[in-house]
Amino acid sequence: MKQHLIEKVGSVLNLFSFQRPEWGVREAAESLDLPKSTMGDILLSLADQGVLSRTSTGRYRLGWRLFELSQVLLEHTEFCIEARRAMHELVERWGETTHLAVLDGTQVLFVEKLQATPATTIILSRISVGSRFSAHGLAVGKVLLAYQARFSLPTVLEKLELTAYTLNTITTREQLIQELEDARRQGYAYDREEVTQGICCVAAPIFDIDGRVPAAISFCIPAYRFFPQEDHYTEIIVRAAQSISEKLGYRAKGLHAL
Amino acid sequence: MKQHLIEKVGSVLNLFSFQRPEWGVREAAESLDLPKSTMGDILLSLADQGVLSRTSTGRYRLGWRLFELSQVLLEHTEFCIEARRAMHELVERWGETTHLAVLDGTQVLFVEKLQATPATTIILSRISVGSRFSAHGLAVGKVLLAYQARFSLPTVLEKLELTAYTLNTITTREQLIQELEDARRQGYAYDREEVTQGICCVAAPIFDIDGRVPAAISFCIPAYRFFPQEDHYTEIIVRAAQSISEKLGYRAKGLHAL
DNA sequence: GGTGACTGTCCGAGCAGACCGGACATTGCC
DNA sequence: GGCAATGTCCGGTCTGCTCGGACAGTCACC
Repeated sequence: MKQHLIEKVGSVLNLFSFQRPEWGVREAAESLDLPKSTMGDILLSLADQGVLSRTSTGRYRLGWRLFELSQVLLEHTEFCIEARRAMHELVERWGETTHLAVLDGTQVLFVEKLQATPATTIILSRISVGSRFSAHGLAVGKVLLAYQARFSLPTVLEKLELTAYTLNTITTREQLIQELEDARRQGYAYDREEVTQGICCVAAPIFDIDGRVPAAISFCIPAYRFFPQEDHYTEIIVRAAQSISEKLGYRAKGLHAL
Repeated sequence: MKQHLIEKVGSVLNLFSFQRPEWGVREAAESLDLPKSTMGDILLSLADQGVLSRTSTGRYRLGWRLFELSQVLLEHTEFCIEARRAMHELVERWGETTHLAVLDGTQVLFVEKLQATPATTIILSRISVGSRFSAHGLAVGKVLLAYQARFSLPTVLEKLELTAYTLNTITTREQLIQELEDARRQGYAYDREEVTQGICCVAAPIFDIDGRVPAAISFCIPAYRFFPQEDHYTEIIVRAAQSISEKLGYRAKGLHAL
């Protein structure tokens, strides 16, 4: 059975974005094409639960309850803690930006981002913690897809929309499947200016104790620096991911040789 | 009008805690005294919205959607960014643990915690980011309460349960009101071993551009180090809070002298 | 300071859809 | 292979959500 109200709550939460963090009853109602009074009820109930908070003018913002819950989530996501540590080392040692990402549905969600110099900040700012991206263009996306359970992959692939961001973006399913197979065989994946001109990434999978791949880490590097040293960066990120996996209790039965 | 279903959703979310991050349908149903099928519907709908995620065994955990939303929340909470910067400086310079906290209802929620040496970690671990505490014992709690809008304070005070954590905990309303008045007059508040034996805190309010107090920062210091240098620590934290407030655009019309 | 436009809140009748007991499918364990 | 336990599906009942409309509070502009 489908709980329509919860579905509505989902759409309401969708409204609150980086671009638009605050909504009034009428705006929200019009935006979702619901009666004002219905929207008022929903917003008020969500505020009662702490999921939203009310400004002094009676408008609504996201509430601290969400922060609280997200902390519970992170606390129990062991790979976060280990990965953060390893990422710190990577950034300190190599001076390049690293990302930690998970797959949620068909989308990649960035969980952590550590960057070295403020110089590259501008270029990369579109990809930021808490943002979602379609998985097909990103290095982390490919890795995460590649290691999904075989049976669930087809349905995910079907739902993916292969939007083109640059001339290099993968746009056909055949090409994507080919890349995923490569990624799985090799144990890493690339993004060669497929999302942003001039930016490349290498990503490697993080294995948990059950051999699943809940997350992936990546280096994100300007193309001119990346292409001459592809293999070098690949090796670093793969080794880092392996070391995280081992800390999580993964015993390297199938670790891929470089 | 009261949306009972949303209220239920709230209780369901309540279930997922640091201690118990994963729930099956039956357990959750029994725990909230609802029919199994009802609980199944709710959990499934929440998972559809990404608020929960399903494990491979059909049990439920919190979902990444919550993380995503919390990032939107943090991104638009200007004081977080400024406060974090200032807190870094404080920890580096003085080597003491600092907290950033907000008031949500009658409770204090810790938003950020920076600590210097791993040595003190153990003692303070109970107070951790994303946790809630009743406001009456904590230094940050007193500050936040003290600067609440005058009209909303009485209702908050009424709902507060003055549980005693140590022998020093404030347990009477008169005493609390007195301390809040002091805090408002002075511009800071103390916790003298009122939550944990051997731990003291000083907190100061962060003002936003409208002169409201959305958050407070504090030093959290072992008693033996705190008592000899109370005034010193007070001055540091008040100054830090002032500097954050100014960065947020607060013009110091009513800044309290030290 | 009065006036008008706008926004959030309250109300109540009506009916969509949530609720829940019970049957069914699955999984894991003796 | 059988038993126990758990998640899922189904459909009739009746709860409680929905939504138009009225009300109150706020702001802006004469």
